[in-house]
Amino acid sequence: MRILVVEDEPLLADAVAEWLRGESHAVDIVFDGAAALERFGVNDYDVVVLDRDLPGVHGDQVCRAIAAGHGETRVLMLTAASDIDDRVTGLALGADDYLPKPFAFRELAARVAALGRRARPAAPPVLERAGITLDTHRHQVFRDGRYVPLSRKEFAVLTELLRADGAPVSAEQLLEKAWDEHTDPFTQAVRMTILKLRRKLGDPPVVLTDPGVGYFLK
Amino acid sequence: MRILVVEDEPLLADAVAEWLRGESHAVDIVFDGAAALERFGVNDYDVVVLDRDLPGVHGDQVCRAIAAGHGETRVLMLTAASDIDDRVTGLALGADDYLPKPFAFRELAARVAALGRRARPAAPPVLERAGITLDTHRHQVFRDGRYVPLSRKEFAVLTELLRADGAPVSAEQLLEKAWDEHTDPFTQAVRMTILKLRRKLGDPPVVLTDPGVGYFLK
DNA sequence: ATGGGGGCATGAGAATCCTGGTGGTGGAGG
DNA sequence: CCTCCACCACCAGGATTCTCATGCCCCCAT
Repeated sequence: MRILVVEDEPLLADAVAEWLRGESHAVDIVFDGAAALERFGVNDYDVVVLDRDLPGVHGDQVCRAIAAGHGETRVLMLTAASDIDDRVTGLALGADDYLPKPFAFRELAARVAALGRRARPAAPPVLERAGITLDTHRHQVFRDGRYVPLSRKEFAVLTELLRADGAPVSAEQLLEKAWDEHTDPFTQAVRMTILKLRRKLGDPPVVLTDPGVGYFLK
Repeated sequence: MRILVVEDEPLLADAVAEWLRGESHAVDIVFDGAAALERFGVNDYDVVVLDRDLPGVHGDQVCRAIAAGHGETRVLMLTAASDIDDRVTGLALGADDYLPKPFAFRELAARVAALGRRARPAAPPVLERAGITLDTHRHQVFRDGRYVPLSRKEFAVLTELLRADGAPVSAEQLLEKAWDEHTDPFTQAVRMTILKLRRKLGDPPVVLTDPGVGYFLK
């Protein structure tokens, strides 16, 4: 899941991002509202963790902008404990949830996960194509009935390819889905992962290359 | 199983929580309705033990909120004996069970267990998989017919693994279900408990790990 | 046909992450 | 006082992930 953290306190922002990454989400950080708005022109986020008290553009404004322009994106608003009665205000602005500081990271992660579930309701648990069966629930992959052990990234990439349903997926898209923004755009990580996937999935090849475009299945 | 106790009398709340912890449940306590409502944004509880007579937000309101927003969560309502005719009212509000004070802790525990089973449809009182037999009633575990004494946490973790039915369960998920909210998110408690479980359950290993994903059975 | 050049595959490490395990501490309870 | 449980600090081995370097293949302009 792709998440944007908007928080002006760098230490807190980092801690939150780290925790969410531990939940295998792709997390970007910005430190003020203007930068946040800029991000929305660039990327699609599933969830935004938004500090209400931001320098410059206020969190409320950011929230309104998201609610207006990005129907898919869910907002979790963070606020100082003193604002606790602003709960109604926050929700009225279009926030989907509201979390008073101080909070436990576990709480935050749990709420983010809940929002993500809301944003993306019905993803089929079992994907299938070209002799590949992928069970998202059990984290298992079979090739022609034979179990194929995959690492985390391999699994994530294969899932994206399956979701694309045969359409080519560019390395950039894969980077966006399964890695976070801080990864070097010229990284070879995708290639490596594809390579290993091909090896593990065996013959005949199912992961094909559309040169200059991307990777696709069967 | 994760349980929230909502009870304004601290001594009673503590006693109930302790009793339930003895049954290997993870228990959080709050003393009023507002705090209870806040908790629901944070964790999903399997069961809520809810005093009807609360200061501030009344137990009925809490109950209604739970029924509206948390379909998975079951409510056991506690009430003064004089209210005994309110049984119908209570159930109409969305409570799943109703227990008049004073009550025996054993009875409360039994009803909570029953509700927990109901929350998981088709979860029988005896779970079984890969040579492991776990009796949720008697708190007993057998490996290939041989009795295995487990501590509370070990029992709780094994129960969650069995309920996952072979799907991997992450350490974070286990923390959510088997530990209460005062737990350090970076704790190694889960790993340690898994380690001990494996030792006690003996060979061949049944608790396996899916690296980077979680633990699973068989 | 031929000599680049871009895009891609591949191999060999290096850095990092994950995990199982040891030893030890503190607290609850007998 | 002793035992058991829950937990933390820490370590080492192994897997994973990623970079660097190299080589292949196809296309195309010469």
